Amino acid sequence: MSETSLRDIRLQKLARMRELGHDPYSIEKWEITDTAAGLKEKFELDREVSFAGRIRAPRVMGKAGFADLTDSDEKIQIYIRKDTAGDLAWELYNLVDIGDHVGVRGKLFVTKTGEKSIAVQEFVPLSKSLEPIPYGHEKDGQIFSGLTDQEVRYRHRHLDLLCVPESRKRLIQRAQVVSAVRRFFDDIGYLEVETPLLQLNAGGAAARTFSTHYNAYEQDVKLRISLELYLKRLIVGDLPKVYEIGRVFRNEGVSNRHNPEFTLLEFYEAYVNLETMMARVEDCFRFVAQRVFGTTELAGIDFGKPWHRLDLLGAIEQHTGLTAEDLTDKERAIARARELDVPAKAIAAGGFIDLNADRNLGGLIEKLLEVFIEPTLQEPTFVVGYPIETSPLAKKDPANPRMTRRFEGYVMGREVCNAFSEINDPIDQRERFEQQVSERERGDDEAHPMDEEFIYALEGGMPPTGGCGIGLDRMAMLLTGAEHIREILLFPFMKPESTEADA
RNA sequence: GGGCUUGUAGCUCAGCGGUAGAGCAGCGGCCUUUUAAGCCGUUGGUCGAGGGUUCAAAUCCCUCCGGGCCCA
Repeated sequence: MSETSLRDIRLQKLARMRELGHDPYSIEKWEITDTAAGLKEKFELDREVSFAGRIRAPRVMGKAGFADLTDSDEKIQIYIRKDTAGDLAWELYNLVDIGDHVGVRGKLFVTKTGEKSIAVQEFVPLSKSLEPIPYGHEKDGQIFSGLTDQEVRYRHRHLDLLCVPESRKRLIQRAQVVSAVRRFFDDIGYLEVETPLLQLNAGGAAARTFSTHYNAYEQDVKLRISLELYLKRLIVGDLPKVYEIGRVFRNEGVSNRHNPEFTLLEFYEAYVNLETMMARVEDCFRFVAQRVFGTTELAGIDFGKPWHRLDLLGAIEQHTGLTAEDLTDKERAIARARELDVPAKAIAAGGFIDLNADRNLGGLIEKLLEVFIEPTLQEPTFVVGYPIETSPLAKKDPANPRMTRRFEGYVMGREVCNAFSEINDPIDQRERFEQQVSERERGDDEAHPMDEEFIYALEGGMPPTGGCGIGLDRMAMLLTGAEHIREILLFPFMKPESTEADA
């Protein structure tokens, strides 16, 4: 049967319902005395109930029939007889399809086979589903067939939510993760704030931007790539504990861990150092795991325990032999890396390093981190001490001015957070930005732009401050075991489907 | 961006040079305690799009458009 005629048949049924004086789309409300789960839990024979849900698995036999009705998380069986519900209700029952919403009133009873059910006295269609919902067949709690096409699942998420229980559960958990994070920071005295998405000078991260245009001011504007700079301006304004959970936009490719817009948490706290930031991260993961999943042990990781601490340069020396001394100068670092057979070691570690690649010393150090260290960080671990070139907003390490007071957290080999002691010296910050601007002039379109407004704010005096960012999508992926970022985004960005116009 | 793979009925899939198939859904019939209801009958497809090879293309080749996995 073609798509149109399936739809046409349903339209005909809708027309018939209207003839009978029951336009489902005209109904505004239906009393719900119980949820499906509640009906089964607190089952009382012969109790009068009123319930609404979607029709699934209608089974008609002669002048009686069964169907399952599902509410948001459970199903309950209904039983309708022509003689007790009446001719009108019986005809309406025969006009509903899988996926229609209906309201019922009736009495609870148990069938011969022991199924708790509603004996329907009143049956009212509340909405018609014109397009079939691709429910699978369910037996013993297992779904057969159903919706498996991932493209359809992502493009038409309502079908995924209706037809793929694991996906439904995961997406709900993702929402609960965000909610729990918010609760965590509220509970420890942070203020949740909102800062602009539309910015003249998108900064705070190394990323390409999206551009748009503000007509009223004839002004080109960018979508933000981080929350950082505005939040620190609030710290200067003596709001000493602030956080924001917000969407940021990075103009980069799509992968199983990248979507062009994603949800970022950033939190800033005055008068605290990296140790406090680490404790916040540990506490946050522990709180969220416990609150959403009821356990601190997820995916084989115990978030109840403190995370490991690892010095970046020390770890590089351990894996490659390159000392902190070797890594003070790019030429020297490359020469020593050749002597120590670092490219061969990289291949042995399952990675690849091209010593001739165009990058600065900081880039080389981060490459060494990526190849030799990240894959080994299965247990939650903070890697501490990042090179200055790649950390233009982090305080210099007094013990090694080539490095910064910055850490990243890793779990199961993947980065989950990025934190530093924020630069509060406006002179230092200006120099860092100037360095970034020269990188940008050399063609690095991810380098940080100058931001005079931000520096002006720092000149107002910012207290020593710890700051941290956590990608909440990746956090949700980690906690739910999702392998693809699209599994925890309700509406991931999808390429437009081709149309006839393209041909 | 590169490699591999995939797109066939509303859904899940088979067919891989010779008249487009199955299960479920749908439609019609029987059936007043079924539950993947059952039994009988039956409708439904520009085989992702375009081009090519061939007597003949869902099937082989090319291009394009989606999706997935791996790599960058």
